[in-house]
Amino acid sequence: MERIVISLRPKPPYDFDLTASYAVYFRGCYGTENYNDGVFRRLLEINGNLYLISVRSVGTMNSPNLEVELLADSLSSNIVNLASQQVGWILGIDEDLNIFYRMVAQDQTLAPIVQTLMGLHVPHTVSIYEGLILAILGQQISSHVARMLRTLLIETYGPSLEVGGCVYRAFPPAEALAMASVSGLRTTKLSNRKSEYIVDIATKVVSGELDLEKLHDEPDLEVIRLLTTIRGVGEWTAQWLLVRSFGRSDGFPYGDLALQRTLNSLINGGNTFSSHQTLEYSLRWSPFRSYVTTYLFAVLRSGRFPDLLNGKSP
DNA sequence: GGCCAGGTTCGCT
DNA sequence: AGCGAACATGGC
Repeated sequence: MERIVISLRPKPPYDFDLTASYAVYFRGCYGTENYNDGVFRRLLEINGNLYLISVRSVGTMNSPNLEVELLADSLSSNIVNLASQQVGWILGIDEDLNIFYRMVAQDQTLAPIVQTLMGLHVPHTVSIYEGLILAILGQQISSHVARMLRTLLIETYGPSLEVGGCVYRAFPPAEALAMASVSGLRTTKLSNRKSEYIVDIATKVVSGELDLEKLHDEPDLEVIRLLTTIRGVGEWTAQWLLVRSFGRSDGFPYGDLALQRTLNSLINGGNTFSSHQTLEYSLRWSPFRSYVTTYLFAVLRSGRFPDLLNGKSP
């Protein structure tokens, strides 16, 4: 095993603990990523080879510095660059929060939230493909069930690497999911429909018919239009990917029930907005609704605002 | 056991 | 356009 340590410098303010916690849903582990004892870990597969990445903070909120350790059978400088670039993307180090903070400083709803969650960056999925599969998997079901399904899928089809007695897994490549077929995915407790969607997408990614990563060059509206032509992808999924996989500033999954609930209890006295009303209300936060989305979900997941939320927080 | 959960598609008006 | 149903699963 070869080992290399490099340093990454996020744009301040950057709260590593908060951002890494958000990336794993404040529960130690999300999909292939985990964050325990101050170390964020992720197994990456690049060109068929596996790389274990461990990240810890050696800086502060206003002078952030991340120590990134790469571990693999062999490490070229190309790979080191690529892997560290991917980790930086996953942990959202290049986002400039200051413009967003300036915009919401006078916003009665968001100002106190932003205050408490200062330095939370929006984490990203390493690829659009990965984000898309995870999003479809998580459609409609509770976050608890989704967590179980993700784990099962990754343990069944994700390549693994054992380091120091621990088994790490990378995300299942499209080849593996295409090969798995609908009947294979059904054994990981996915519904028939979701299995179809996923096999369909994986197959087209493998054949080259669907080039998801190419969509990075398209403007928001075009991304939405193209994504929603994919079977299994509706507006919610497309908006969600704008936030989580494309790193755009203005995605807003207004159809999301949890997002609506959170917003309702914050601004609407617990009354319910329709998804259309939610969308209308959100326009005041354009073009930074990806941040709003992230901060609202952080409110929901972190349990830091029990007094702000009427309902139960999952 | 029934109801619901971080949606989408399909088939109706 | 807009509405209701089916879809499958685990947790309460």
